[in-house]
Amino acid sequence: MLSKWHSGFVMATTTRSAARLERVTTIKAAAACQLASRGAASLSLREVAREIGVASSAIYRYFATRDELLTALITDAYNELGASVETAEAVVARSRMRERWRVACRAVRSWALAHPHDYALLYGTPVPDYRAPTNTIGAASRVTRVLGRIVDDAAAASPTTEPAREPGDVAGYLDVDNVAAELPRVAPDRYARALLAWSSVFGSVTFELFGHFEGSVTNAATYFERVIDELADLLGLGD
Amino acid sequence: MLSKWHSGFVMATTTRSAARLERVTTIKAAAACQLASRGAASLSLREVAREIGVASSAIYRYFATRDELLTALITDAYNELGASVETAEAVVARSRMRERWRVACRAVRSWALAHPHDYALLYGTPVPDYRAPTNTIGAASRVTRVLGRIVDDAAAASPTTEPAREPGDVAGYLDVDNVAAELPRVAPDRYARALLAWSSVFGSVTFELFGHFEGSVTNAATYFERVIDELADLLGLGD
DNA sequence: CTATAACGAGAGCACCGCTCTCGTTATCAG
DNA sequence: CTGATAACGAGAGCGGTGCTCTCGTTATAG
Repeated sequence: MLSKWHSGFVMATTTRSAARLERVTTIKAAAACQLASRGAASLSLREVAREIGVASSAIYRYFATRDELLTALITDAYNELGASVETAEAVVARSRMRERWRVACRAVRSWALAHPHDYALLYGTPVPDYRAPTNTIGAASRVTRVLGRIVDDAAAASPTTEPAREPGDVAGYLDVDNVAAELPRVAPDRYARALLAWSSVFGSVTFELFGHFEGSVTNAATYFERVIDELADLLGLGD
Repeated sequence: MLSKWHSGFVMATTTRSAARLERVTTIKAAAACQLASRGAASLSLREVAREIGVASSAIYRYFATRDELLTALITDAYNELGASVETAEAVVARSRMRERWRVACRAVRSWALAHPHDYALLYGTPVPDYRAPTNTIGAASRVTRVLGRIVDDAAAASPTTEPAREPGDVAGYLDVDNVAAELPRVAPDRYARALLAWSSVFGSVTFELFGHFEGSVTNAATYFERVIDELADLLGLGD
């Protein structure tokens, strides 16, 4: 019985803490099922409780509030998306920058199409007023890190000499330390382009998923290919 | 008393229909106030009724359901945003393409910052599962039309000869008839770029508003200037 | 072995969207 | 002018929600 409640994190040694962990995962699984089928707005603690056969008040032994459960689901979803993008990109030869970019972007879109409600939870309207309690940002940056690595590797492989138009004082509007940590070999005057490409990928996916391409884009998959190639050009990826 | 209930739309001739229109606007005003202050998720019909001093059931004489009220607010918000962008862009000399683009994009961002909950309602997670009942799309396209006009005017002013990279069969993934109606003087192989620029603007605003630039962008206004100039380059606007 | 704390169940509170009934009142046709 | 009709507002009510509190029970730890 080495369960150290006071020091670090919890070890599932005793029967009770083991049961607790199992309960938590059971609750999250039922909640994730509801989330996937009917969206975050209609996720009901009472129905989760009903589904797993406990009183609704019992849920509050594990999640203090509905939003706390939702936050846990958010973290899980970020990790799922991140893992999906990571594994997709990992199989491409490291030197083929444009293909790595394509594959990673496709993985984002594919995951979004496969889990639209989860994607909406991550990149749609924030749940209460504000979230991201430091717990989330680690998981959230996984997919960003993959895209960043590609851009950074590309910069190392073929350093472009001509500066980007109108660089301005990058430190005036970007967190250069933070960005430089992810893109150490990218010239600072290209940071903005990398951020633009990143947000444009998610902007396209969001527009597709939320119906804003209605009446203009008829084949979203092909259009997306066009978009990510355009962005690859902007980023100066090879091929 | 020319009130034609059966033919076209309603004229406020009788005292009753006039009162009805006033009631509708009163309800919408109270609902819009709640929406602006606490967001669409916590808009309550009962509180709207309480606020304007009627029974909650009376609201249902004017809006069959909560989502119907929300849809009305969506349409109003689209029109507000559209009008805001239109008036902002109208004051710029027609020949200054890049400045027109800048001003229009800034108007989008400014409106979003001033009405974050309304913006979230328009470009965040869709309310139920799907909306846009043909009523909305007209209002929604007002801002798109402004941006489209700029791109189209620019294409007419300085027709670029070199084709965009890898145009492919545009008709294979875009509604060319629809897009050509908005961009008649733009070469079809540049449609995708226009769409990309459009969605990137909203992608950037959405990321800023929803907190996804946390840790990378420190001055969103300056960064946005950088983004819209980058997109202006992509679109081949002058200056 | 005993005190403590985690636990589940259940009742309950205040709210929600929405429905239904019922008396009132404006409207319109004859 | 009169009477049928339909819009209207109020109120009660239904089933649902998130969340709180109490109260036995049971596993844990000293």
